[in-house]
Amino acid sequence: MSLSTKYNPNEIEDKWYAHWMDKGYFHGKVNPQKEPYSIVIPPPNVTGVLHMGHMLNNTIQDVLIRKARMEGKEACWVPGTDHASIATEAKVVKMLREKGIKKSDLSREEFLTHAWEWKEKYGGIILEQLKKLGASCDWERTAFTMDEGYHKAVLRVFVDLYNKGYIYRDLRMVNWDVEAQTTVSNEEVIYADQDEVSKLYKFQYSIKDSDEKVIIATQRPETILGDAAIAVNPKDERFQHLIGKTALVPFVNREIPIIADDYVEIEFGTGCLKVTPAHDPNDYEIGLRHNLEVIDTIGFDGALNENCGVPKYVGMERFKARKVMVKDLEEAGYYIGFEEFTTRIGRSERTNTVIEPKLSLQWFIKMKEISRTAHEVVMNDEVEILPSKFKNTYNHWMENVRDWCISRQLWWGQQIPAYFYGEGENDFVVAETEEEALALAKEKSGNAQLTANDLKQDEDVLDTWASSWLFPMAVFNGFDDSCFDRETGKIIKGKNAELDYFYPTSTLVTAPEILFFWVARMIIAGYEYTDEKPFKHVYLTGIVRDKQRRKMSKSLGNSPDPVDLIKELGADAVRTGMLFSSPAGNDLLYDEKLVEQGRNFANKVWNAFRLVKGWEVGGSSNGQENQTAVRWFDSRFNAALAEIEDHFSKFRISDALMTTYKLIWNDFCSWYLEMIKPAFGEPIDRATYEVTLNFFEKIMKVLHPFMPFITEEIWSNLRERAEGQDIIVSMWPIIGGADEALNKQSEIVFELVSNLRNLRSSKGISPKKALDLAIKSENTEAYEPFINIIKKLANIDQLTYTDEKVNGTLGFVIKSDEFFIPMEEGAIDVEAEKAEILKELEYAKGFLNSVMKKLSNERFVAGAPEQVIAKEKAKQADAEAKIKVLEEKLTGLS
RNA sequence: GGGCGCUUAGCUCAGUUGGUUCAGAGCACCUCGUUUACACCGAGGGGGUCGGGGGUUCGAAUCCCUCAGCGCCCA
Repeated sequence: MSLSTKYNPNEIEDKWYAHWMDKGYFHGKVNPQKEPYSIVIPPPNVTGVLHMGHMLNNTIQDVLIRKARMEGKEACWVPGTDHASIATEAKVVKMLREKGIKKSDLSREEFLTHAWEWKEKYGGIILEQLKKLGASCDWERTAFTMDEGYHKAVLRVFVDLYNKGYIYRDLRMVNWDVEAQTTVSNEEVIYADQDEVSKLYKFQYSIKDSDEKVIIATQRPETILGDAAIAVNPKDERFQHLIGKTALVPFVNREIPIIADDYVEIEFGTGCLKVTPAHDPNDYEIGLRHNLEVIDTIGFDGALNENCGVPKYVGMERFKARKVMVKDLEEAGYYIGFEEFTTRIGRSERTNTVIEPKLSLQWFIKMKEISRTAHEVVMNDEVEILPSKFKNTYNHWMENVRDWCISRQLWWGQQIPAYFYGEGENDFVVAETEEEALALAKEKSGNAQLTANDLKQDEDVLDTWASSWLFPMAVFNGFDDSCFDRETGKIIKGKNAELDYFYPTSTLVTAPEILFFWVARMIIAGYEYTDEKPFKHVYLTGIVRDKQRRKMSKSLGNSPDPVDLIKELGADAVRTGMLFSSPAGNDLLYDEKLVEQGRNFANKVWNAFRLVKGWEVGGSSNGQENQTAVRWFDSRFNAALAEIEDHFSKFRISDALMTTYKLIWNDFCSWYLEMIKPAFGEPIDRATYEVTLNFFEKIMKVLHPFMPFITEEIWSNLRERAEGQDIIVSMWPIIGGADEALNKQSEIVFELVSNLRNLRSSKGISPKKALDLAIKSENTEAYEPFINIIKKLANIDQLTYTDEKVNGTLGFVIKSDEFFIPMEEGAIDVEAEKAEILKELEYAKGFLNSVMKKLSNERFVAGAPEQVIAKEKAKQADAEAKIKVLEEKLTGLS
């Protein structure tokens, strides 16, 4: 077999992915013989394409799921997408516009037809991309939050929560996106990274029955006509005398009270705040406290309406109105001036339009009571958030949880199942189907003559998160008639085998930015419907940033295309590259170097494979050297595996990878293979060869979750494999014993070899020139098993033991053993040697000194634990022995 | 403004309950090397008074206080 010196991932990745799919390895089935291990994917936005954050996130999930599969668990990773109301609708609207079609010209049904077409065409891209990454998702279970069953589940939950009294409809100050014509949640309002500079205008209002004026400051002059009061701080002595008086709104001369409220900051602006309850959340609160009139002067289109009372401004867009009104106010003598100040202006995440706070009738979920359990279980680690620092954040959010506005003024999504049968605000019923709604409506209205035509369904759809919060249950059909009890509003155990088996899921891997959007709400829903957590662990990854710590984003253009990267360097390289530097919860500073490191690693593994496969097998055992090597690596492997398991148990995925990386590169390739490598043209003995294949299999297994493709390829070539004997379904290695004595001695041997190499390097002796070595040790038998290894790795010709100092040699000391390397006459620079020994001696004495200082300190001896003292005494003995050897050496030189 | 967190080698980060010369890893860097697995490589090497200051302790990167810088969440 002739193998390329360079590993070429492109040739094999697609082949193996197809093979795994073909074999159905990714599909999880209910299997009582096995422990289940399930993960639900954080469903990417259906409009999305793969970005670096997905790569990191999904690589971690795949690592966990592949390891679980190898551990003999029934692994099931459910993929899917969410319908992303606003984002998708925006895309579809844009697409239609490009075709010359306006959304307003379409009926709801027509629009949805276009939207579904769009979804079918583009909606699956991201999932296809995940396959390139090697994600071993159970594609048979691919879910979409608007699938028929899922859709029903969402409506069912709405009805259920309504019936339980958690859902209500109310007038609330919402974030209105003027362009998208919809409400957006607080989380979807974004603020510029740096505060923006804006103008704070000052205007004087007249006071009724007085010549005095009151000067207010505002950044939104266009809302003046909706003013309902002027507020001052009750402690502000400047304005005490004004409280209770009446001011007049410019232009319209409407009378408004001057009130006292703590909210007003004395220092800010002029100390007088105009209160516009209809257009500012804080003003709205003040309005509630003081029973103020709500005058809504800006419409849903963002233009002033007739409520403003000045015909000139009606229909004028808000920012234009601002300019015009400032000018008019100036001309009318109200204007005092302006100052610049920094502020934060909220914009819609989707359309970048400045958010208009607006009072509107919306649907809400009451959060306080329904979230109580979800709050507790995170606090007591029933659901464990990693890293734990996010517990604080979670706690803070839960303690101050606000009711969740779940309605969106869109068409794409689950239309709210509320049916109006009359004109009154409360003339509606909530039901899963129109038939049920009709029956309820007849009952509630007392009008038996109602027909389906009399019912008008609410126009709005539900927030996407109001569907994705059901994900862990809905993907296993938890809300089907067969297992959902509409009476109690609970999912009944024992009626849905898949849900019973795979739920609660094991681990959720996601980004901290959706801790509240999604994670908290899933926990809430989980307890509401199953009285169970939806997952045991929440692993929060960092955010992928560029080297300048900027978040990677399309708009900045600072993100590589992951698919190109995979093509260029291989999926295994990309996976490991993402993991090399991503401790849990820490942001990952992406650097292509990391992916190159992954590629180099794959290449290293590939070449180790080439080496081993290239060996001719035969001949008899060469005795001790290979046996020692085998014993050593076996022991080393077990120690590393224990460490890897420990890292995994703590979700320290990147540490687990690093341990694996070092085990393979340093221990296996640099030490083990070099130890057993036969001389050129020589065969390797059968026994060693077989054991080496076993080792190779083991390290490939441990590496498989990180680098699935190359490991499967090598695995398939290491030995003849029967059908179905693939590494992906092989058994994860079990930790064996470690040979402590051998490990200890091997450390000394490795140090010896390093010292010998160092000696060559510093003395300019070629590695090709064989040297002799004499060892002076009390304990020579410990070196016996390593004799040939030392000779091989350090190119030693004659290796002997000695009881005496050997003159005319270079040398060094390890612990209390001394090593001599004979040199040709004149090759040794005696003075330089002396200097070096003196330096070492000085260091050793300093060390001894610090140890003695501790040991002679009575309070240390009295206070420190026995172990620590014993260790210090051992250090003392070692140091004293070393000093003795060095001193003897020094006298030998002179 | 309120809350949380961070600061260790050029970079990214480990460092568990204070206790080995505990100051570590990977990458980067420097020197040497084209020896038939691999230059996507090998061998060797340099590099940090653990942000500053103070305190507790026999002993502090680790605990406390304080100052400085940075980040995140909420208002």
